[in-house]
Amino acid sequence: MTSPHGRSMEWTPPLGRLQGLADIPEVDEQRLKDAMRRTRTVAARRDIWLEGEPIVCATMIVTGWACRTRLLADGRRQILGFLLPGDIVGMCRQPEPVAIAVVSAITDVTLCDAPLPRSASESDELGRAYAICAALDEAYLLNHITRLGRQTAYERLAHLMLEFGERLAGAGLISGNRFPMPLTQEYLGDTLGLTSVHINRTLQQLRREHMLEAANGHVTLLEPDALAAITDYKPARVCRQGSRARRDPC
Amino acid sequence: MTSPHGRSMEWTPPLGRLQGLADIPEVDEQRLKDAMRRTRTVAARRDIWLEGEPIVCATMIVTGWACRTRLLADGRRQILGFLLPGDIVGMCRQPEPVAIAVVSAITDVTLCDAPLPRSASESDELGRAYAICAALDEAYLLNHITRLGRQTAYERLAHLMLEFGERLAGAGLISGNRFPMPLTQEYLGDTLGLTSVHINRTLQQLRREHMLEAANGHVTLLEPDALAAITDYKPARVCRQGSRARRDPC
DNA sequence: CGACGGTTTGACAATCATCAAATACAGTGG
DNA sequence: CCACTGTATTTGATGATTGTCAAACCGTCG
Repeated sequence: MTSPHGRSMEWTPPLGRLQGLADIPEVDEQRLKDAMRRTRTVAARRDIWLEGEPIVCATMIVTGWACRTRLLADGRRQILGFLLPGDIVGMCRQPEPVAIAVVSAITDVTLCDAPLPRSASESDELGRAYAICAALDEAYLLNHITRLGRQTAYERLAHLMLEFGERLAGAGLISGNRFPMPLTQEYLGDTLGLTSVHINRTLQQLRREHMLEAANGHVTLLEPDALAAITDYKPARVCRQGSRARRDPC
Repeated sequence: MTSPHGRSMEWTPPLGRLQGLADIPEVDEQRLKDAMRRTRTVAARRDIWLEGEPIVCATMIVTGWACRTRLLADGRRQILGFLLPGDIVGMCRQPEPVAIAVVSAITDVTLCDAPLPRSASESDELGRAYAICAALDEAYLLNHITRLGRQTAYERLAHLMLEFGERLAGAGLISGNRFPMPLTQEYLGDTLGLTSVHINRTLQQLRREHMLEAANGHVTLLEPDALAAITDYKPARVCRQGSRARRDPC
């Protein structure tokens, strides 16, 4: 299994993702690998953090999908964002931080502590990678707001699929426009502010128009360019220098 | 004009806000005041930053209201969040950051450079205040997502007004549940994913039910507790210790 | 085989959008 | 001081998108 990232014999999505964001030196790469050796597991549909719970350590998703959620008093649920392999939650700088939303596992998830950057110095590439992660997180929140506020059901769904494609590409988890997407239609509804029934009908439309295939927890984007044009999708850019050097992980 | 914050003879909303978040020492207070002496002004409806523009320096809102926006290709607009006095934009840690959304002035706005925290050390209270700002920013984004995804027009509007109340209270800009809110119904629509016509009708309902008054760029919350119950509003908490020591700025 | 979670389908209802016009309001210039 | 202009708010009539409810279908697992 040769990897496009060289150097590392044991390549993993989280590592690949962070290496795509910054030029992680050998030392930090080793620390990341060490951290990923001490993982913990959370079963699908279990909570990882509760709202208001003190955050003890920034955590990295190693495998699986998780999400941040809010639950209204009457049971309505809103998914605020997704956490995919290589994503980091709870990287806070304020004292005694608490979780501002529930974090829960969608699939079985393995987690590890995110190693602290060694210094706050300019040359700390791991710190840079974390900073870029944080900026991308924010960009995806803004994407989400735009979808919910100003797009139709059809646009929302297509836009979200493009975002998944982009993010999973960063972790090397996509091949030939096909990627895993282990969400039920209910999850998609709670993400996009729609009912699962309407998600179903909208998905059918996308399939009918040969824009994508979606089945068995996987999505294939058949017409990514057309979808991007329709939904006004733009890849996230948070740095001057393209931010993610690596673009084609194929 | 006696201030609840003591010490400072020349009290201003941004200063008051940051002092409410952390225990800013004399030195940093002076640096903030110095920075606020070198302000620049942006006229209402003018852009402050364009999307993709390099960010040269973190910026603090001194007076006026601004917002972050996204514009879709066909002219649909989504307001992503608001920037009120004491808020900070562009506090990025990644190298060569670029703006990920347009920032534009709603009213005339005065801005200043946000002084850099003196060190990354633990005891840097200004850095702490910035960190809490950042965490609150994120919390407000999550609020926004929940409104857009899972609340009715009525709930969205009421929830947003409660959030404005909370945020302006932090800057000491509210008295007796009345605060400035210089948004046209079109702005509110573009914020809440609704048309200005529907905003109008929803506002009328809130007035009819004596929940709030809204006119002349000001809002009065008549039944804040009832509104909070209806909309499931919870004040933002990002730290263990209540985060904002100061609660009643009256 | 039956139970279960997820998907699909249909009929109907509600929220919110669209379009168009009237009214109110503030600022400007005569 | 008062028309005049432009922007913002308000109102009405109609329609589209999406929600609700209920049932059928489908695959998987014990």
